[in-house]
Amino acid sequence: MAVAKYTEIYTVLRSRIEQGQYGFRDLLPSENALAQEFSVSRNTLRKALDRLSDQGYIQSMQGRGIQVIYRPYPAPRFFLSNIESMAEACQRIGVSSHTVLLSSQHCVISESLAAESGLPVGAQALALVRLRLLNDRPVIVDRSWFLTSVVPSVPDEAARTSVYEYLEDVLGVRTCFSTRTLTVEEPDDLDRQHLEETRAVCVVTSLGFDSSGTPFEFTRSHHVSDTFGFVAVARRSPQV
Amino acid sequence: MAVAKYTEIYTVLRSRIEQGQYGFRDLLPSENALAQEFSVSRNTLRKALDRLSDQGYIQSMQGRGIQVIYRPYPAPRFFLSNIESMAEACQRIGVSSHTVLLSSQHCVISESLAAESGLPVGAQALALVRLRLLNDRPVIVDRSWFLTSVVPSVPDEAARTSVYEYLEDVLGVRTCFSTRTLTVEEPDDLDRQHLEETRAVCVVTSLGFDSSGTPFEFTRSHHVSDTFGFVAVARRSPQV
DNA sequence: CAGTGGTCTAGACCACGGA
DNA sequence: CCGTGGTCTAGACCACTGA
Repeated sequence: MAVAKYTEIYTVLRSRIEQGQYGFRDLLPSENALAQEFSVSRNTLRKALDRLSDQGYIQSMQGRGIQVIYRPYPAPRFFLSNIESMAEACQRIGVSSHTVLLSSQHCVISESLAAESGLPVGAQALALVRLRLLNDRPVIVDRSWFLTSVVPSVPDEAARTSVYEYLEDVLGVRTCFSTRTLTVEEPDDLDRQHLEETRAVCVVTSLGFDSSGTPFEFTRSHHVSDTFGFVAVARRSPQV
Repeated sequence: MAVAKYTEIYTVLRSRIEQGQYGFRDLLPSENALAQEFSVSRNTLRKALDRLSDQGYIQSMQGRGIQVIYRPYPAPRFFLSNIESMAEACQRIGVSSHTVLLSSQHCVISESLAAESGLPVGAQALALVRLRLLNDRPVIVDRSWFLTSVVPSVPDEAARTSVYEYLEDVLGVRTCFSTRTLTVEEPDDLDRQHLEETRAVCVVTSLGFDSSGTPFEFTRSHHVSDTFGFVAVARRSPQV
């Protein structure tokens, strides 16, 4: 199976919602009707709905139906619960992006970095520091560490364009899971130097796992605080 | 069915992980083994695993097994993708909490608030402003709006203890879904007055839907930037 | 090759909502 | 009451991993 049926259905329904065919607070057709439309079992259809619900597009209500709760976001937003490269995010948001490679060097994971990141202490790693310009304005400083056991090296050229593409297309490595934290911190020297930001930076950390479950990549992104935001969806867990 | 089987299983497995019975990077028993242990079908067992995966506890790897990726968080963390009351969060994190009711008044949803929140313009609402003290330190200013059509009023006493409890236990209303955004902003007058914070505040907005799908509650929480953080989990979406 | 997780089906029963 | 979504089963086939 090239693409799972439920992924296909998810994509179709999502675009219907984003394009307003099903508007905010409308009810979707019933599960049975949709299952029939897409010629799948209800279980499979429900899997597509689960994903839409996860991402904040719909809310289902027992006995009543499934409601669209998606509203277009007014400002540029990064998704906290989606893994996408900077290039992908910028394309989605509709801004231009440019990357400056500030440094690239081999190092060893220190005890404190290991504690913060979850990468194994003492492991060989490649440390990249990059400055991101969105719409020609410097807004993000990224510090990344890649285990050399998984990522032996990253050519400077790739670091400037898209490390992501290099990992996926050349090395065949893909971050398919990551745990993230978000805090607000005082800018450090590097931030002050490059971001023209003196008040506070928004710090997103991300520990990335590859498909074999190895935590191989840790990134600390320092965002200027005024331009971008993040979105997430929350659900009340069933009683536990 | 009082509690769904998969919820039960989720709870058991989660506590095993949190208590280290299955440690970071360990593999869980296979799905078949777990399904047998809990005497459920593999589908049901997988539903429990889905939830664990959603919340960043495990990562499953085709052909290999299911790996634990949970690490205890060093600092207090709010979950961005879980709905919990301040009281619940503080209990989980292990800090004391106290609420000061700064104001409580009826109002009408303005055009700008409607645009920001998603609540209907012109609707009658109750506006609460509360200051949260965690461990006796003022760290959060909450501005909340509740549609009076759903929440006619909130006694001051309930606003000081737990609006959440009042909504659920007295009115039978429950926020079961919310869409959230997170930004960093300059503190406003109220923040400066109560938070002793001059640099930046972390702003979390939340539009809450009740079980009938009505967006009935909007909250803007201004957090001081140095004490708390947020966690989320991300997965690479299947190709779409 | 055997065992793992990933997908999918057809059908069942339940709880809830609204007419 | 009927139609809705929520849960659950038993079984099937596939793709992938590692020995």
